[in-house]
Amino acid sequence: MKVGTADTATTVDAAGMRAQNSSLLLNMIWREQQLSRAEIARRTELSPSTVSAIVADLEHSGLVRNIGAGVSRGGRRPTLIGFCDDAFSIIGVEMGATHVTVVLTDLRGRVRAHRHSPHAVREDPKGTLQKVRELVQECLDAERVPRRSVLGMGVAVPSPVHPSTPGKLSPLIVPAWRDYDVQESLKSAFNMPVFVDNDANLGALSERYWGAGVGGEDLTYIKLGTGIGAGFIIHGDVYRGSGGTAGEISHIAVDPAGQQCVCGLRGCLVTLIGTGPLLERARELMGPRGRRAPTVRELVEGARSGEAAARQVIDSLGHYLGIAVAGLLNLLNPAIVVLGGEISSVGDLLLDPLRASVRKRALSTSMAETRIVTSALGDRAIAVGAATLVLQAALRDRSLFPLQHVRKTA
Amino acid sequence: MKVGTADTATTVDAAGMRAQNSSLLLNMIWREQQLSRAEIARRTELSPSTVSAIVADLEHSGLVRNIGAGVSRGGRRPTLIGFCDDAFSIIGVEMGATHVTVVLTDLRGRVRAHRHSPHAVREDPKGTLQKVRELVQECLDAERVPRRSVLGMGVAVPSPVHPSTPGKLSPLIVPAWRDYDVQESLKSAFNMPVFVDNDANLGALSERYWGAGVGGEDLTYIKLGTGIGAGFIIHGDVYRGSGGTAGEISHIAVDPAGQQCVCGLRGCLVTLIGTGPLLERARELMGPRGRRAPTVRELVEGARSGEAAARQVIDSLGHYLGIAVAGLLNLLNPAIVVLGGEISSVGDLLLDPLRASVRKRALSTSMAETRIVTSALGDRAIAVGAATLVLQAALRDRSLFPLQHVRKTA
DNA sequence: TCCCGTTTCTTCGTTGTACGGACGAAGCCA
DNA sequence: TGGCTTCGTCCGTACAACGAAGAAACGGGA
Repeated sequence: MKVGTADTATTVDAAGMRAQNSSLLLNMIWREQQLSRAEIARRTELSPSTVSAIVADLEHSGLVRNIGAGVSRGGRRPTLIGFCDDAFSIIGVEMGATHVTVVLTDLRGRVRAHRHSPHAVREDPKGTLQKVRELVQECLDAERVPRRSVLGMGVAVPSPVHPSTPGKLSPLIVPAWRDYDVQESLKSAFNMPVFVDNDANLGALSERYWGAGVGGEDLTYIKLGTGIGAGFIIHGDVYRGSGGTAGEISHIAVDPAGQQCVCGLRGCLVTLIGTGPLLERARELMGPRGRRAPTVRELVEGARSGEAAARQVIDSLGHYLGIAVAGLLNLLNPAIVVLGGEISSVGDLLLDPLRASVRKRALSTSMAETRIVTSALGDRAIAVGAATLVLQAALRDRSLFPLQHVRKTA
Repeated sequence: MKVGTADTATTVDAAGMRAQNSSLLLNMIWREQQLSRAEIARRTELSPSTVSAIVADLEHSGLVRNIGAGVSRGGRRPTLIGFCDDAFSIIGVEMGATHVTVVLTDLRGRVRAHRHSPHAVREDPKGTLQKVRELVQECLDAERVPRRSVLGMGVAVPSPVHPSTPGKLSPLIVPAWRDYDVQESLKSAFNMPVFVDNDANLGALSERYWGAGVGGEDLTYIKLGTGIGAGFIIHGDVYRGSGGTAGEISHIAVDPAGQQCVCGLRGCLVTLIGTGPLLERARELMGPRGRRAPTVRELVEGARSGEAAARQVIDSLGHYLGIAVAGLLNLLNPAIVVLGGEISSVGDLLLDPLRASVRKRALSTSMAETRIVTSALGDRAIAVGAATLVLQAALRDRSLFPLQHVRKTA
């Protein structure tokens, strides 16, 4: 949908010019929250008259509104224009390995309603889609949101997504979904635009809009969970690779002497730091206490309260992850690396050994400028990221906002 | 210089509209070599009258010209418009580790003049810059190219380049260059735009324009030489990372049991498949025949003629490189991987063991769609890529083409 | 309190660009 | 030769941004 990269650009006529300038203003107002017409004119170098005309347009469509006067700079006080965060709602869906989460957000990523339900997503496509439909409907009903004020739906799936078939999941990773199309199914059920993407990609998007990467252009997100996935933001946009499998790092070999993996290699990242092996190792180390493996939450709490076994598991996680992250830094040189997934909530206990492991392996040049942090967005980050995918698309192309009937202003 | 990605876009007025459409047409004519006005109108959905006006404009500035009539489609025959490949020249410079290469190209990447000279680039900045100036002047003189018909100069350097200081080389990698600025120096010497980038990045650009990646959007180039560098084309553009060090893969560890490297790690790629260690291993294996290590050329010829020792060295190169490439495929999922550097000229002898090594390690999904090939562009690929950097910039922003005085057409 | 300069925002006429229809030129085909 | 198609140009129109001028709103100094 980009315009302007000369190789792939679209032509521009008068209407296109207006669309482009209008989108630009909308984005600026969204970013800055409040802005006067005069200020916009100064920043964009558009003439004041043009700014007024476009703002009137945006106001008319309900996306921005007058929010009172600002402080004078020596003359008449400016009238501030604000973005209407609640002009539309967005639905975000996370289909995890074993659960479904649905959120209803406004245009600023704030969650207005949410539903969560455990479900065997990988094995049961039909039931999953049914569950999604239910939870979405519940969210809509709870906030009494009319269908026409919903921008669209974003869906995070635990599988790579091929750009040319966005609704299909990878038959190699989730074979049961072979005959289902997530996009078609939900689109026909709710009659609104549906966007589908990989969960790690949407975690990355979430961080870029609402987390540690706000305003940045390049960011890498790593999702720690049953599998290990990375998502890349490059030039402000999710990078998916030519076949949509960029960031599939579960099966990067970090220990040639390691255990055999189902994929055929030895010492894959997932066999060492996937949730399963991690909890199993914790069980072994905790020894006599019990034969039940702890949950991730218990592991985190154990580490926080100083349990040696838990600490040791986290340390080894940091160590192995560091090997992969070091390779990633040398290869991609992102400005920031964000760790997500429940276990990342241990914070520094993970970051310290991770950074040490990375420091031993990465070139000092790329290291020096890269920040490595844990996510602070919580367990709804991916679902919110899914909603953000819709927001991003709409902010780029204003025509994705449905036309609302004109509101009368008092 | 992008326009349109809503986050960073520039505003558009009437003049900008014309500039954008004009650039679009120029790109199309460049790509297709010859095209009629009617055909352009059909493809761009611009009105015939607009197309005529813009083409007249381009013709007036000497970038395109009438090249006779095409075949009729049942009515009046179209008049074909062609791109003037020789309207301007571009200078491309490669500063290698131990040599300097300069080429003078037209607007289609064809080399009109070239000069090559061995030089200790890393140790002698002053002499290198002097040498570059000499060779450039020789190229200009040889073809009697007036200064005003040169678009600009592109320079490939054997070091990462930080986006904010494009003229400075990395003090960690080439300390002697600490006080020199390649861009400033050459810009003031020749009074034309100078663009500087890393050599592997420009190899990638070269492949995307003239080699295996023509027309593609995503491509990875790997330069085998004294060091190992990768260049990425993402969305048609060189990706440099946030600090300009993306693709610095020399020190990725592929053999934890390997030899100690100067960087502090064990089993870095460069200690295993850098030109130095490779030739050293060849010397050892060739045994009694001589105590002199062979040159790369000799190694290549040896492998071609079936010498066991040479084959063995190439096999191990493929093996280790495969480990790195596998990681890269899982991480970035490019459409195509191109190998460059002199040793890549062995072709299949390298590709076979490489592909085998990759196949053992990469996910079949990302593997299936990725082509791995060797470069066919020869030893001037990097210098030509440097010139291409200028071409790319000018095709995106027509205002970079100097105004020529109007030519009278007969 | 009044006056003046400043800033904000709108109004209105101008300018530049793309569009669309009409038209002549140039070809094909029967 | 005549009918039909395609190509390219010419002219008037529509639309968006611009710039100058003016009205409104405000601050500050006398």
